[in-house]
Amino acid sequence: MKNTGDRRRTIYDVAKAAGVSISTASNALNGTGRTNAETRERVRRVAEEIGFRPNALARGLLSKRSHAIGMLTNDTYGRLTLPMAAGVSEVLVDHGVSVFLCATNNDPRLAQLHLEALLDRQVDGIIFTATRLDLTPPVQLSRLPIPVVYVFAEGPADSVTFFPDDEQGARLAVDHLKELGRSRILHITGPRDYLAARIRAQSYLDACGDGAEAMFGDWSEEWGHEAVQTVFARPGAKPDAIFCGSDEIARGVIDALRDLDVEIPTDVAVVGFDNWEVVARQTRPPLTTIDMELKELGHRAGLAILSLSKGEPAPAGITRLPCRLVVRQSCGSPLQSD
Amino acid sequence: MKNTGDRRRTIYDVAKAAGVSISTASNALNGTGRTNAETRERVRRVAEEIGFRPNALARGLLSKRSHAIGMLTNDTYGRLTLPMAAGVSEVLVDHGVSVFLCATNNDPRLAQLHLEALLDRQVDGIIFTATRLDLTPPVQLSRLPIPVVYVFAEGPADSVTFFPDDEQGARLAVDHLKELGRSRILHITGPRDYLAARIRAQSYLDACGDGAEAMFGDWSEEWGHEAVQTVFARPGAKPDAIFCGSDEIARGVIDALRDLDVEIPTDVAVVGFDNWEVVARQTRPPLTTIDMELKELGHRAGLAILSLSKGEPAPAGITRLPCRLVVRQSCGSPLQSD
DNA sequence: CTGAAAGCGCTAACAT
DNA sequence: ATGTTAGCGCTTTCAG
Repeated sequence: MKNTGDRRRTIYDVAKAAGVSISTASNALNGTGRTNAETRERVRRVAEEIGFRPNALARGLLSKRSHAIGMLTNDTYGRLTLPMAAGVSEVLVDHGVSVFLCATNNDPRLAQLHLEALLDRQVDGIIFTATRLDLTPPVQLSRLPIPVVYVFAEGPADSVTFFPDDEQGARLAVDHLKELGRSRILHITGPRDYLAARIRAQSYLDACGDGAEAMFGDWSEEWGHEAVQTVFARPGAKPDAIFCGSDEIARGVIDALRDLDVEIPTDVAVVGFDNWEVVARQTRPPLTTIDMELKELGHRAGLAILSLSKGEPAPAGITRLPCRLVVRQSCGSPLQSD
Repeated sequence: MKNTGDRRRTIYDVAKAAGVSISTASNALNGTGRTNAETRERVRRVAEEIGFRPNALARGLLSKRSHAIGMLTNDTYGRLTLPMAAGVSEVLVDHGVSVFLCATNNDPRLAQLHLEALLDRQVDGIIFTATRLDLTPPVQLSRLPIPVVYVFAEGPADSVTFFPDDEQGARLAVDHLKELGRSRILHITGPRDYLAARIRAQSYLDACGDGAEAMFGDWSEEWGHEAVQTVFARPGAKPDAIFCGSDEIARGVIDALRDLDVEIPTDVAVVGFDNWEVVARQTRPPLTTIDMELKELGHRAGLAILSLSKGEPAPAGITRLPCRLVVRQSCGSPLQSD
């Protein structure tokens, strides 16, 4: 008695098969109104038997809530976005909310197109993601009739925004190095025009005080390599630890140190930032680094948009989620495995 | 005269503002039926002015086509999925089709949940993606009332399936090496239980004939490193080229070769597989490798599901999309930059 | 060429 | 406790 025909079963089919009216069927299925327990069971059983599934379009049309949200991202490569998106999807699926993925490639036309599509689909909210915190959304997101949550991106003042706590993350790294007895800590990081790079650097400078030095470059291995060569070629005291702004930079640093026959972690300890496993696990020795908890970021963003879409409150302003120290072997001492 | 209130404008508002009936408004907007050119223009202008946007839910309810598709993926990390998904989204957005992203984490319960949600939302089709070709979908995807396209995953016989042409890709690599005059080519690749690894290896063996040797291990740098050490420690002729099953392996290979003071590409040329830029660009020297054209794969999958959802045909069975050789510096000779 | 009316599948008053 | 009915916003016959 399964659904043999091609037509999808509607609540009308359920009602007919159960010998009740359409509204009783609806009530029984949704537990709304007053329904005889016995009737309810029967209806539900019948619905199951004939393979009834409610049409979300019809529901949404009536309730004015589509139980879907849009994720607008300009991250082409997806190294940050996908783990995040998985987190978002993960919390929302249990609430019956689905996620539209819209990759804008940072193209305003595409972004606009996607935004309109989302609005037309009556999404209950939008999560906007970028890869840098100081980039403006490629499209006007304020004054929308639906809530917007920003992740890794800055929205208008007081908008709900999540990002990793770069400051705390950097402090975590520096404190770890200090605890291991390192005192001449160097910081090699990405471009100065990245807000995240600036915040991490400032946090490092605050923690290390006099003699601390932050070297800005770009987010590449090559830069890490080059920076180390520069530092070890010049006269003066050499660092006994290097805190890197990214795992890729750290990898370059580690390679350069090995080229110079500097022992890791004996002579120099190294900490990265990102916990990008494919990099951090493969350095020799494996890299101690800072994890930004991308999935958790996604969870929080998902919950926030869920609240907002129900008219409930969400943490206004910028919420910075704590980072986590992942200890591997590039810092030595407290012998811990991954 | 823009939409000032909070209520969304409906076609009823358009009709009223333009002084026509609802159906005329609909016809004018969609170019259906016979409408006076002047009326049509007026209606369209008015619609624009008051910020009317059609409700996709209502449309879908009526037309029984939601103009949305679902992408079901079990790729957690997203290295393959996101570029693909971007490709899918890219072709479809221009056709007014949006994409639901569903990450299953390879969990059958989650997959089932997502699948039901997609069906409830009346998606016009589903693209299923895995990271290995020989893994079964975590959920029953055949006998669905909507079309399914498989990418990087094998569906039931005759289902529409896309994946990269591993055989051609491997041949591309080997041919390139041969053209450069290399004759003792070694193959270091991933686990034997990956279909892709087996196909690439077989293609290599077919092309290289006697004396060819394929070493299976895992998809890590470490394995590449280890394999090189093994080969160079044993007696006998050494390879003058190494074709690797992945860029990560290639990176390990390159590092190991450098440790052994073997010159690249002079003594040994190296080719990778994946063109995973973060790896391939950062090896020293940068890696010549095989690109699987993930975005194009996404394009094709998107177009296929689009056709199928309209009742039009799509290439049945397995379609293998050609890979592309990306020449960098790890093979030397025909001096080309990236 | 335009308008009135039916109805997509569902829920929520309101009757019964 | 259950059934009847009126829409949600839109497209689409079918009359005028």
